[in-house]
Amino acid sequence: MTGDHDRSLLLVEDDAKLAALLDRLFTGEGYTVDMARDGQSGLHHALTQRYAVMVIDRGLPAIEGVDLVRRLRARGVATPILVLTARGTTEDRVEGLDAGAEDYVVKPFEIDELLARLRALLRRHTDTSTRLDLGERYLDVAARRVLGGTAGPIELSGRENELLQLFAAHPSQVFTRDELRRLVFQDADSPGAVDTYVYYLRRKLGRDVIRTVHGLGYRMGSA
Amino acid sequence: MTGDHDRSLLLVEDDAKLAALLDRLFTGEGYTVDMARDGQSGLHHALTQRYAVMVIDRGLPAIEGVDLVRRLRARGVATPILVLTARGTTEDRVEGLDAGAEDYVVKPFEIDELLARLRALLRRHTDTSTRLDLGERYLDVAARRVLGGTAGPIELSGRENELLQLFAAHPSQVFTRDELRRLVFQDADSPGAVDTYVYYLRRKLGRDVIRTVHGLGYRMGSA
DNA sequence: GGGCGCTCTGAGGTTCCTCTGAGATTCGCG
DNA sequence: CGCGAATCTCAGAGGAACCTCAGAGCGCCC
Repeated sequence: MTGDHDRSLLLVEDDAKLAALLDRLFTGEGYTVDMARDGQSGLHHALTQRYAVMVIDRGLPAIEGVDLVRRLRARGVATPILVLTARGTTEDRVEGLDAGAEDYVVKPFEIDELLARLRALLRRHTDTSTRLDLGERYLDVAARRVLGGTAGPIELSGRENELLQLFAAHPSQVFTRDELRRLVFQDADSPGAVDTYVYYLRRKLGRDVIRTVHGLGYRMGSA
Repeated sequence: MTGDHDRSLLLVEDDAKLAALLDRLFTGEGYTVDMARDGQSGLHHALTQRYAVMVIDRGLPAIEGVDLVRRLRARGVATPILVLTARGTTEDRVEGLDAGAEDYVVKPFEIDELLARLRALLRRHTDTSTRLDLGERYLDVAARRVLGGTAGPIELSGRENELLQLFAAHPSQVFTRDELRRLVFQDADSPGAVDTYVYYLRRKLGRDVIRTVHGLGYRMGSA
């Protein structure tokens, strides 16, 4: 049972030597380290465990690092992410940050700087879990269903799950349709889909799960 | 009349040429830029205005950049800060981040990267940086609602939100109907709209939120 | 191959917001 | 007190934004 600690850290790194070095380094700083050797495995860990912070290498087999970041953000995972990259060109940096990474460090890096950046990331972050609060009920992200109310469990489809996850992870934030389309619906032009899925969620969970902010977008019903 | 915008930015930079360049750059990206030429002035701006983000140079007269960051954090200013530094050594970077800066960029920097880092900073902080004081309660501008009183949250429409935002950002100022019409209502000739929306706000928030200054206009209820 | 569930489209009905305008009320001043 | 001007109150028109839902397209599993 790892990954539910205040200083839990997910390291996604394919290079065995570097992975071992970083593991020792982070452990020595008091982090509880989980390790994944490729993007697929990293994705699985990140979606099923709770971490305080993630450190992800750009050059990964299976799923590329930046792509992994993008996928995690699309599923509402708000955990701060630091990307390790060998490439130091500006386009690479821009791409990583715009994908949703909080920070990046160029290899070869200095140990002190890496640790300082980790501290900076951790200093201001609230974590997410696989169970997200919905007020009366909660969303079990991994099982894709809503539990805990007076009625029985409510099964969600993949899209419904992703959308609700995003809202539940940021309860006070208003999302525009554009943002939701980018984050949840990969297809850039699916104008009505957002509305439809809000409708689906409301039909299943009650009209108040998601509130409309007229002219702006939607936000979570509770809080 | 600056500093109350969603994309308002405070730039603290002593080098005149660099300051002018950055000003143009940020303005071109849609930021509303306030400028300060030294740390003392920067501190004053940062404490009296509200900004979405601050960009601070390390090498400043009067108060050094990192010191400025530390002082702001000590006073509870949570605005995200990006530090520009000529020194690229690890110790410098560590010091800046540990002082409470969210990020730093080493000069000479690439424009695209600087802008990408700004976007990344703003994205992270959009959910906490938009609150205006109303006395007992406060206005969450982004979510368009009033929170914090004894009663539950009060939802506002777009116009109501803009109008109240203007008043709350300038609590002691008296606005004429003409000014309000120009600032809040696009249509140049909508004479009664101002009165109507003042009425709406009063109905939702109590008669005292906005005071009438007979023959002149309106001003905020508190202070 | 056929059935089933999921995703997204598009059209029609509904709600909400904005602003107008007219009557009621209050204010300032002689 | 009395009068004109300023302000308040509120019903409602018009239009934009939104909701609802049937159904087509797609992929998956048996």
